[in-house]
Amino acid sequence: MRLTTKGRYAVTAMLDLAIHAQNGPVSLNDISGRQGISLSYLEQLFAKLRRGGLVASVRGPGGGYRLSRGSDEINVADVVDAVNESMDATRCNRRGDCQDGEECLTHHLWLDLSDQIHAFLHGITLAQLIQRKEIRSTADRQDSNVRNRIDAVLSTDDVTG
Amino acid sequence: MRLTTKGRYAVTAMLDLAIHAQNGPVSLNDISGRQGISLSYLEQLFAKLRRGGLVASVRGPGGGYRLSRGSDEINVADVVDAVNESMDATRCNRRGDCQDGEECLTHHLWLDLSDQIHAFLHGITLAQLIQRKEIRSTADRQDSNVRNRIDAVLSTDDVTG
DNA sequence: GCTAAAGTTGACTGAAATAGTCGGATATAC
DNA sequence: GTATATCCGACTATTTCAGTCAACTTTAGC
Repeated sequence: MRLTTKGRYAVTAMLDLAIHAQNGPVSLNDISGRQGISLSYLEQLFAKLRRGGLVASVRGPGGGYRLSRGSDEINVADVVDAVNESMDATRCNRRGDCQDGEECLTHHLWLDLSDQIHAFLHGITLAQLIQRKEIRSTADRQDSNVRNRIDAVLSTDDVTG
Repeated sequence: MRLTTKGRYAVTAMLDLAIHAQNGPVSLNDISGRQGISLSYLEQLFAKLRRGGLVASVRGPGGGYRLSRGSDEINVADVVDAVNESMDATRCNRRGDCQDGEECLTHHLWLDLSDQIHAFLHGITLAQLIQRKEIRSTADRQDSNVRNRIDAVLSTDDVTG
């Protein structure tokens, strides 16, 4: 079992997408700026999210990604699964052949833990997360940070080239 | 967050210890034979379990390890912690400085997940695991496997050297 | 039709952790 | 004193993570 930056970034990015969905597709560049995730790494993650059927892409200028279903139909377990982070706690992927083809002594313990975690993550949708006030305020903070950075750049008499 | 062979082996070995505790100290060699874990690796794990105060050692012939408390006073979270596998799901170790010193968008989600996992593992003691019939039967199978291997060796007119 | 913005893909890499191995030192029951 | 055990530190192959880089395709807007 493994939950690393990969799975956390994927959920964070999907949540950002869900929050900013109202004005058309969201570019990875925007997500990168708001969430502090490198663009190249986001590309990798969204390739998997797209293959997993969670997002749809719009190419070309003004393009980006959209959720392929409503935010109330996508749960956290879906997202973590899509980027190949197995939340399964068993060694044998639930098969029960953990020790010489038979169950190891702790097989059932990890099975129960896996069910516990899965039930938890499966029960939380992106829509529910958006409703939480800590998350709303974090998102507001991130949006205004980005606006400030843009203002700062614009006020420095930016010269291209 | 990470649950790998290290943490699983530690719990398995501790459970083996608890099951075979009635006849004095249990040697790592015995655990290795029953659970299919390499002796050298077990030595590493038990060094940590001893530093964590979960087991006490008896050196010399006939020695081995004992639980340092009753099996009803050791829970699974204790064991996993002792071998340094953090079951914390946040990136920031609960500090809330996951993104530029502030909370990332998903901080509270991972906090909740961590609490969930910890409560689960903390609520299960070794004594409770021993009571489970799947675990008892697995242990019985392992014991008789070892007896069979010993019988096989003895019947081959073993010559030392 | 050109250009720039965006996604798409694959190869590559440094750092860290895992899952061990190996060799020897120390303690102790017999 | 010897065999059995724990102790301890150094070493290593493999894998994964986290991220970079370069090249390519699609398409909106001028």
